[in-house]
This record gives sequence, C-alpha cells and structure tokens, in this order.
Amino acid sequence: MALKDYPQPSVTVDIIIFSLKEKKLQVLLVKRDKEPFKGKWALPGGFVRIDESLEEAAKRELHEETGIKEVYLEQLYTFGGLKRDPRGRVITVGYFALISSEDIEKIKLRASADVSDVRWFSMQKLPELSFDHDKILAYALKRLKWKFEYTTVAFSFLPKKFTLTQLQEIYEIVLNKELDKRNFRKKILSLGILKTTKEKKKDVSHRPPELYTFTGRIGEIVEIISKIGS
Amino acid sequence: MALKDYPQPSVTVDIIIFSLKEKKLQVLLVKRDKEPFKGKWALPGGFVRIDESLEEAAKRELHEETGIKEVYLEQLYTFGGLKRDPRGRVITVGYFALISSEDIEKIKLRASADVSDVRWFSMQKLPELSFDHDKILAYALKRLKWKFEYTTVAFSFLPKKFTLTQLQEIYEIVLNKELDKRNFRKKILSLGILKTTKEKKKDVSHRPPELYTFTGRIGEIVEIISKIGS
DNA sequence: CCAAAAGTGTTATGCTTACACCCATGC
DNA sequence: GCATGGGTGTAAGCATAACACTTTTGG
Repeated sequence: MALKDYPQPSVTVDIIIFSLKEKKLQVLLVKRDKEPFKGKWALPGGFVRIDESLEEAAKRELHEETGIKEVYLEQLYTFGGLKRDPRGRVITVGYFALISSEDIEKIKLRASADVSDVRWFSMQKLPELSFDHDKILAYALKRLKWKFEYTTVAFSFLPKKFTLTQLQEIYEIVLNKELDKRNFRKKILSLGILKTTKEKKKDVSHRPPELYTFTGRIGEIVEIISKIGS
Repeated sequence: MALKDYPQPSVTVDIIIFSLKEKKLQVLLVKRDKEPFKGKWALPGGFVRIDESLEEAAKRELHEETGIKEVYLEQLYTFGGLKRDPRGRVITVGYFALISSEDIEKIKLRASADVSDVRWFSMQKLPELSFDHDKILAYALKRLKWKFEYTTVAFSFLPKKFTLTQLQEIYEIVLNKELDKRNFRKKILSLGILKTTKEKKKDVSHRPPELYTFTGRIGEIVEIISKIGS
C-alpha cells in the first residue's frame, strides 16, 4: 500500500504544561478563538507539520504560548478515539512539560494564532475543557504523581539552588499529602543526588537554610517516596 | 486551520507481540514482501484506517497475523522521527501484546497482505530489522521488564491454572536472573492475588504441584519484585 | 530405591515510620 | 526577646535476603 491511497487521520500534539505557582499545581490553558469549541478552554496544541518531529512540534507549541524553550518534556500518551474531534479523525500525541519556578517568572503569556487568551489554572479550579482534554489532563496528573514518587522529575520545578524545605513543599503539593520533615530529609540526602553549595539563603527572618543543587539526571528512576509521613 | 490544508504525516500501528516458548522470550516478526525493506524482517503493523481507533488497528494487525483476538494489549510509545520511513513522513504508534501459553498453541501463523513469512524469534537471536524497529523493540523489552517488577502483567503469559514454579520460571526468563524459590513464593502469596484451586497437576514424575489461579486485575500495580534472590 | 521437582521456616539486616526539641536569624 | 522556619536522632516495626532439608510422585 502506497502512502495516501486511503483517507488518513490527522495528527496533532497537545501539551500539558505544569508549573507550581502560589503553592498550587497549575496548568496552562488557552482559550480557543475558532470552531470547534470557540470560546472554550483547551490544552495548547496544534497540527504536526510534515517537516518536524513530534517532540519538535511539542516544543514549538510550548514556545508559541510561553516564549520559553528549555523545559522538561516527556511524551505522555497518544489518544486516537474516533469521535474525539468533531472536525474529523484526529489523533493527538500528548506531551507534558514541567516549568521551573525560575522560568515561570520570565514567561510572558501571549495569545497566538487561533487563541484569544492564555492563562494558568489551578488544578483545583479547572474550567470545562474542549475535546477529550479533561481525560488527557487527568491522565497527565496521574503520571506526574507517579513520576514524583519514583523519579527525580521534581527537580525540574526548582531553581538551580534550592532548600530542602522548598523541595519538600513541592512534593507535598503534587502528591497532595503532608510529609514528615526528618524522614523526608533523611531519604533525599541518602540518595546521593544532592550536593550542598555551602551557601545559605539570605535575608530570611529566621535561621538561614542551606542551599543545595541537584547532581543527578532529571527523570532518573530512584524510588524516592515510599510513604513518608502522615 | 482546517483539516487537510497542509501535507499530513501518515499514521501506522506497529505491534510487538511477545510470548514465552521453549523457555525463551520470543517476539513475532514478519518478512516484508514489498519495498521498502523487501525481504527483511519487521514488526507486524500497518496503516491506521480512518474508521478505526488505534487500539482497534493494533487488534486487527494482531488478528491478521495470528488469528487470535483476546490478549493483553497496551500502548507503548509513539515514534515520530522525520526519517524513520523512506517513503515519507510516517508516525507509528507502538503497542505491545502478551500471548498466553494456552493461546500460543492455538495460533496458526499466516502470511497476510505484503507479508511473505511470519515467525517467532528468540530475543537472543534477532534478525536485522526494518525501519527503526530495533529501537522500538528495545524500548518494548525495557517496558516489559519494568511491568514484570511492578505489576501483574506476568499472568497474561500463563494459562488459567498454573503452578508457582511456572510463575517463577517466567519471571526468571523475562528478568533474566535467578530468583530464590522460598522468597518468591512467600512474596507472591502475601500479595493476596492468587487462589489455590485444590487441584494438583497430574502425571508428573515427581511430587505433584498445586495449581493456582490469578484473582487480581492484569496490569495492576503491586510492586512484586524488590530483588528476590541471587 | 532412585530421580525429579515441590514444598516449607528461621534468622540477620536494612529500611520505614513515628515522634519533639534546640538553633539562627530579623525585627 | 519573640516569632519564624531550619535543622537534627533514636527506637520500634516491618520487609527483604540468605540459606537446606523433607516430601511426593513415576518409573
């Protein structure tokens, strides 16, 4: 069978961009300016061009909405149900991206083609979503939690230098449960993936905390959390 | 942007069909009867039709090559590099399937359209593969091992009734390491996912082993193996 | 009675959990 | 000197890991 003998599905990339702002897990959504779902919120995404790989397409979408380029990016799953797009047969490859607190501040959100608005939404206050994006987002959240428990992705949310309390905080937010401070520190330090800079965080009105850097590879499997705490 | 305004990538499904035959992990490959890679071995697969979901496409391919329908099937990853198919831009969604030893015997391998031969290959003696199928297969193997350690997929290789030694054997084959018999049994039985049928395997020239059935859900996460054994 | 695989328990070790007080700084 | 978060250790309980002999059948 040669290519193009038969009608072919179209292919899009949708990207789930997570960040931690104001101590909440947030996701970037765009307001659609075209049918279908005009005026509704959706995950950023678009058609894959013939001359770009899937990952390049995901990076392009990320860049178009946020202006940033270097982030943790990982393929999530490919959704290929028959009825997911009213325009016709569209298969979408989901990616998820994690934005560090450093980058978050640099970002200028900007509407792009077919998009009238771009906003961060707390995962606890999501609007109604277009297509099957609610399903995709739920899946992404599940994967994110899993990645936190078993790998080092957490560090992609942090700046280069961070305190152990900051690290614990993002774990508590993403896993949505409290962790025991002593056990958390013991476990993290025992993994041998952190190095202390001998600096301390300045200008805090309490005992200044030690700053650490991450020396492992982001996304590496390490089984960080068993239960730890309440 | 309306659909079809721009040249679109094509979409295929490739399926990695694993089984355990002759105490070896094997994979089903087909010999291509058309260019590109005519005469070379490849993973079974083909274009996704406009009126079938990705999973349906994978099941169809599976059925065409083996005649069977009900198996453990899971989406693996989507490969979308620019140069992976010399015919043009083709994105492929990989699936992996696990065939039980019961089904293995029923299977009549049959060549289908564009395929001149179909055969099981031991993972230790693979032929040269077409496209980027070596990469896809390597990824599938990694995922399979992971799934064995953390989930109950192993049971999809077994018949309904099986002995603990059979179960241990498939773990040893897939993980490629020896396990301690007593610890393995203790761990597996402690999970509460097996029930003894009170039957024993007959006509063996040694003490007849007890037959068990699996009562959990295939693929469920249970952290089966920590290390267990040598 | 021999061969072959099934079945079974104990001990040592390491990881996980629960838990409370002193420390260093800014104001 | 007080408020704020930073930083630290120990004991109990649980899971893992190492290890060898007896049992039941067929031939």
